[in-house]
Amino acid sequence: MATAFTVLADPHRRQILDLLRTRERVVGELADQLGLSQPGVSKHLRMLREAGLVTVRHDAQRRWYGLCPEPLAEVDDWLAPYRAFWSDRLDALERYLEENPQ
Amino acid sequence: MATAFTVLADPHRRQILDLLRTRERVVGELADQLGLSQPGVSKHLRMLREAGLVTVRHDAQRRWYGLCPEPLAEVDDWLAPYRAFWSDRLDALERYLEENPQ
DNA sequence: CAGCTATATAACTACAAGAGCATATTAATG
DNA sequence: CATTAATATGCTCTTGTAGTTATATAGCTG
Repeated sequence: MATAFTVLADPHRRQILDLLRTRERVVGELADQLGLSQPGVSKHLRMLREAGLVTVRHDAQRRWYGLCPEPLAEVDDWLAPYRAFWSDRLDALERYLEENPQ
Repeated sequence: MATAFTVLADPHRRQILDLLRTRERVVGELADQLGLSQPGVSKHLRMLREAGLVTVRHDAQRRWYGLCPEPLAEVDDWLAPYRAFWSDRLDALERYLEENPQ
């Protein structure tokens, strides 16, 4: 099954999420933006659906895809303990720059 | 080439990073912890090396692997604009709970 | 209801991933 | 210098991924 982590591994899927961040989109529009075939996009969207990262709103033949960012929290949570590391190093850099002006 | 995103797609690699977060480890220890063959672990470590997520310290035949978390910043940065979404929804939930006590 | 539009699914291709086993490499040690 | 220890690399197998084209499905519209 697709997890948030595996979904993010593909650049096209990240791009789709980025596009949905501003507003809902129909499949054809996404295909244009990505420069991908419509079926190609539909497959990515299926994976995004299965991972719970997008929702679909039916409107005649059109399918409006919208962002559902909650599953990304899993990634954010996993990342949390690592943030301390690079902020520590940035702190160290700051201290160094303070102690060694110019 | 392996990016931080593709590295994180595999649970074993995430587990390796989690183990390295506390301290350096040699390959054999990682293999034990993951319940994976030594060559299997070495291959994951190679990918982690190529993505710049770990460093190696040679000590006779032993290789001490250490965490190098900087490339994770890319993931964190990508995630940043999404954080607003779920904190917004949490805020909405908070407001709801405040306005509807019990 | 014929034809058009929008999307999904199927079938196929090419290639990469993850795992295992066997083997090569490198360093220490008797 | 033969042996042992620790790790890396190669080969093979199976499975999954990302993309394509062709086709099916569903809903308008004249």
